[in-house]
Amino acid sequence: MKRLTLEDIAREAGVSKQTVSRVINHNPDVARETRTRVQDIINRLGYQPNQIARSLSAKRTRTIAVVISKIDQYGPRAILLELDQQAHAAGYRLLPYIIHETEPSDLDAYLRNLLSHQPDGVIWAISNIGDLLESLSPDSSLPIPIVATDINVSGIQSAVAVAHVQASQMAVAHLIEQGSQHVGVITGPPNWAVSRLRLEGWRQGLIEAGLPPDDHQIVQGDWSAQSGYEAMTRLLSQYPQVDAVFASNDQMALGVLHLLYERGIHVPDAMCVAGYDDIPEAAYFSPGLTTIRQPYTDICRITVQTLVRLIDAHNADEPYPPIEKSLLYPKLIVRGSSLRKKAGETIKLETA
Amino acid sequence: MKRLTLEDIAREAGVSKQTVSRVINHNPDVARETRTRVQDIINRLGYQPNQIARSLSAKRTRTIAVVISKIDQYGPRAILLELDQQAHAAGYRLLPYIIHETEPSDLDAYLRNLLSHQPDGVIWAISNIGDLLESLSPDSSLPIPIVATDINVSGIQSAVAVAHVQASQMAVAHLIEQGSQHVGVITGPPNWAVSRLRLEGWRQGLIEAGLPPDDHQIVQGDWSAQSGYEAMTRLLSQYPQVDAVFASNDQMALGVLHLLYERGIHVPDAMCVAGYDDIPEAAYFSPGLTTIRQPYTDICRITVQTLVRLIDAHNADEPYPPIEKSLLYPKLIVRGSSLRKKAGETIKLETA
DNA sequence: GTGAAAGCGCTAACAT
DNA sequence: ATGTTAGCGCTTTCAC
Repeated sequence: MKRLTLEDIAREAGVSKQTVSRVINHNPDVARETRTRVQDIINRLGYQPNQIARSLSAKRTRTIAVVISKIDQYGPRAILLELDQQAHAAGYRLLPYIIHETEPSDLDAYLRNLLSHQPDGVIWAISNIGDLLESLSPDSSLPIPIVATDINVSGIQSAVAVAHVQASQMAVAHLIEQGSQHVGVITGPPNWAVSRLRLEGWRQGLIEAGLPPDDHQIVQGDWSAQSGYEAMTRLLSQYPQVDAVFASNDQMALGVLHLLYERGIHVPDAMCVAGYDDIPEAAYFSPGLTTIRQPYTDICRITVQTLVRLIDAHNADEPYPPIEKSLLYPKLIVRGSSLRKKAGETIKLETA
Repeated sequence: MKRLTLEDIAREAGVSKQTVSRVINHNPDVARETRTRVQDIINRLGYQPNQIARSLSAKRTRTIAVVISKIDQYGPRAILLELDQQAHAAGYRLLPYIIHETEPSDLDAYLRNLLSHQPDGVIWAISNIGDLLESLSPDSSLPIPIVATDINVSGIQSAVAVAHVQASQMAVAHLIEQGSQHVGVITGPPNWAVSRLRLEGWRQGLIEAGLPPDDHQIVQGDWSAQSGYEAMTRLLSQYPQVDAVFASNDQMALGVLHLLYERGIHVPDAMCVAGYDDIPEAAYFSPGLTTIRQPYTDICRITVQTLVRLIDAHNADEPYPPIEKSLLYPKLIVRGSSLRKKAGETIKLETA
């Protein structure tokens, strides 16, 4: 089965390739009658233009490359899905560059490889190898526009900022408001920017409540449920007074809940637990998990819109328009894992 | 910043474009001395050949299109990740076609669009719209090789088959062996092939044990934890004797656990629960979830290898080699949700 | 071993 | 409104 080309359609319709090309690209300079005749033939034969040839000739691929970490984490996965939908809506395809290992050994070569597929723009949706970006020589700046999702990466602009610090602070304030006095925290790996921000939110939450934070209240995980389980084990031994935990994502919170279940420590009476992300399963943990819901749809919509605007400017040889940064606020979702029974004699420090 | 081309390198090296092309493609017909000189220049300037131009000229893109459902389900996501790694290892890029809605309205147009990007092959990794494939007129068969992952889709060959029926049967047998007499099942949507297979496994498991299955023991979910919660609610009312549940995936099992937690029905004493998939979180449910682990790595490795072999044959204008089908066995992972403390004395009939 | 010419399937710039 | 002429950057004959 030979593939159809522009020429086949042109021959069949008795016009030149150029006219067919105009029909395909909705160029107005085609007679009404010619257009319908050509279009009919295209439909009848099921012709689809070769995108590779089209890209080479037009010098644009209608493709957006996305650099993202493994999608087994909820955050990256939600972002990839949303970006895919938003990009489609804007007429672009996504070209995912999934980073499987922690870091590519040679980021510069990695980016050159990415560019060799001629994407029209790049979305930087990975936060744990941001520092590496500085290894890019400043003069080798990309020949195409690039934006980051919600992450501050040196040298890459971002159209949105998520108030991670405030959101985490809000969660911690809630734990304290429910009567907790000794709030521990389980962080993600420190090379992820979001880890550092959520930790900072915890710190500020404590300070705000007049409870000085201390290092022995902090344990580190790697985002997985298992690491949450192990981290909680460590926390219980190094900080026995702990009566509430803020886990930096929901998976780790799940590991925490499991350990408490095993040890027979009641949640929330003996221990309040909060997570971060509001994965779809969080409502069905036992008990349901108090957590922070992120505005992924907004993040991705704004990011794609911004990038598309930059691409348009790039194609029109205009200077890039300034990027205005939207500040987005996550939402605290309160569920059973932190709601102490009102009837109980639990201590309340303050009320919001 | 202008992009480098073959010509730039050729000029710099004082050779013709073809020689540079030969160096890039590791063509042996280049003098040792010339090769190193050219290669040095390429490295120094950081030249990467334009993949679009290369694809157009060579008539191959080293790209594999993957048709897959939304990756918010664990199965599709695990498959996408594995395929990505395996494809990379084989020197191919993945071009994911994520189906966001349930079904594309016009599958034929969808496939033509996919083909217009000139992938060298297609992996059909979606099982819920398989029936639609039959709408393809038989003569419009694809001009490139296609294989399915583990799903039997009419018209598409698959290199692996997973023993879903036996695995489900094994899980049910285990529940019965733990003292359950009234095993309910929560199925996925019936348009997914795996739903039907797992249901069949449940049926055979009961028959095998001399327990005739009946329709009122069956409730349907949509893979989500919420649907598992709701399905379990229905199951408890329509089949009050139920003392064990086989959920067709782990998320739904989580919903089940949550409902039982709310109602104070003890797991596993009053109710055994088993899931399917062994998502990384399953071990950290409370209690840990008994489930079926699928051999995703093997599935994807074999699938990619098979497709690459077909692509090679296609490029060499040889007939496709016959596909030998591997049968893979999932593994039963037993955890707390089904392990009754003592066999015998505790067989509670109902609590709700 | 190397180079010149042709062409992949399309779009862009200039015809008419 | 339509056709003609050049490429896009590369690989592929086929010379030498």
